[in-house]
Amino acid sequence: MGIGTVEDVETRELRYFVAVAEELHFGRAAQRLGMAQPPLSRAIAQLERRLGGALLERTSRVVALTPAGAVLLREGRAALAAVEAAERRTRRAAPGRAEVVLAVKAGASAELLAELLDAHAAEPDAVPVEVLLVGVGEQGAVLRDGRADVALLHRPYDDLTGLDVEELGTEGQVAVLPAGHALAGRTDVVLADLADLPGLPAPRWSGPAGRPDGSGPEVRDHAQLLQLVALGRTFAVFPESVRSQLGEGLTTVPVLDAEPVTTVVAWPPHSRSLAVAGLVRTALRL
Amino acid sequence: MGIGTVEDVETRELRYFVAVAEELHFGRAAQRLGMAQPPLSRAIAQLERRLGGALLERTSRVVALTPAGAVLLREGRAALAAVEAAERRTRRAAPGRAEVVLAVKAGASAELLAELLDAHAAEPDAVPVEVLLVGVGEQGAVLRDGRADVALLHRPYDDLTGLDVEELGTEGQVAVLPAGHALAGRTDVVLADLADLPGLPAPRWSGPAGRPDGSGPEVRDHAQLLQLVALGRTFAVFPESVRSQLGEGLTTVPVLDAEPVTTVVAWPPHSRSLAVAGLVRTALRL
DNA sequence: CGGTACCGATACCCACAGGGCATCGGTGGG
DNA sequence: CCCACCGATGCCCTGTGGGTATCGGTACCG
Repeated sequence: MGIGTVEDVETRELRYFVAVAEELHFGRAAQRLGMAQPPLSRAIAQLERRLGGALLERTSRVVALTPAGAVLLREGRAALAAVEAAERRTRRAAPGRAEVVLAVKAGASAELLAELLDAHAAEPDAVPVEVLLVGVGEQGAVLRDGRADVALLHRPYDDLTGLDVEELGTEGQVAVLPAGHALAGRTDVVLADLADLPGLPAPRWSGPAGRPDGSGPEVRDHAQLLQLVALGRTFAVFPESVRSQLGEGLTTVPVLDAEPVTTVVAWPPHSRSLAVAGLVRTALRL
Repeated sequence: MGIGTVEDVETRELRYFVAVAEELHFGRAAQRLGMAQPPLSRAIAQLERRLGGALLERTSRVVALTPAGAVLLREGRAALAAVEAAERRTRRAAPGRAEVVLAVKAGASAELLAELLDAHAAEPDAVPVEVLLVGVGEQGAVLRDGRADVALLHRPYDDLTGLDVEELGTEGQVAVLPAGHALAGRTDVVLADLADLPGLPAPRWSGPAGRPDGSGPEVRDHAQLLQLVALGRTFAVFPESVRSQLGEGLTTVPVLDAEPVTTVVAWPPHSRSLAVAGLVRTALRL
């Protein structure tokens, strides 16, 4: 607005800075960026002039972030993510592609998901919905980086920061066990009963951390986990609704002291498109 | 990642596109951007090639957004805001400047604010906090564009989309009236009593809309509004805690059917700096 | 129905910003 | 003390972003 708007920060400069700030080494950063080191040094220097302060402390032996640099690393990453999300969402808006991508943890909320898709398809203004199955913990990422528009996720397990959310329902949790297991006959258990079961180690979630990790086999999503339970290699603690999708050979036992799980529908704060709003409204009516 | 990463979108291109999409006119957009029309046309064409689809429908008489263009307008604005926020926050991180800026509606939550600042100053790791007084409805904007790091705001009045939030407390609302007013002696009132009071029109909030607008004098913030009430020009409906900051000549009467107001502390989702976290923690202990 | 005013696209040209290569200067380790 | 490492500097070049002139299509008006 007006004369003298010094000149704005370009995403290229942000990418350069983030690379250097992550590597803390101009040479390696330049290599990662596919360019030579001198222009990178100059670009950073120019960015520092433009922002009116040092971002990096260089002794010719070591590179470190200044406080301002630490701020720009955090904020710059977020800004770059926003730009990339904009790009992806625009690409996805090409004619002929599904208007809405719904991200769901593979193997979770199967019943709810089916209901939701049916209800949505029955709507008069129904737009095609693409379902994207992701691993546990990737939900937020996929939503934030523009690969999906809406997601079903679960409190308190999934990270909801920066997302807009509506609650769909809360349920208790049950242990999923091989039918023949010693605990399978119990009317209920507590978490302590499940810790260190002989021959039945807790599963370990791959991908971004966040939930308590066991020592057993590594799994990416609920579908994999259920399969491993059926094979007698581990157990699982899932929301009650998992019962509807269990085959032969698996039993469930209520876990009295497990936190209740709330299923929520979430979307990135700007993506208030009509299509997303419609899907959310449908979900809330279930 | 790897070879063939076609080339990324620059913020300059986003600014160009947003200008054209808002003006729906290449000439005016170019003028607004301080450049000539031809390079602008080319830049948009290049952006369309890069994103693999038309963003604008041009007949030589009228320019309109395609669906993809509408998406990019929404998402691009958000991305640009993120970049500008990154820039502002980095500038603010220069040594010697306050580490945390707390945005508060002028005239609101005075007591809570004082308590919070006192409590925070008493902390061992206390960093200087700058208080930014803003008009009603500007809270979110100020947080999102990087001028502030934390804000006190009020549900359900303020828009919390895209912000991370912790609740601080809920209170009922009272009507603030000139002491001599007819209703001032009542033990309680309902909202209907306040509608269309002879000679006492409801105030009108300037700035971004959102709350019910009256026909009376226009005000920017709570402080202005209280002043006008004292002058007998309007009335106000405020959270109970306003009582502590009323001078002579003003009375309060509980409003039975007014929605309770929840005061929350909010911050942008990435700005998880230690300083912000500390302030939030202090607020939660009050 | 022809003229004209308007608007985005095209053609052409220039300047400079961004990138490469060679080298310097400071610093810590052997 | 020398060498290896690393970021900064100097210098050159190319690509692209921007400017001016003009085209081509369309709607409006006399």
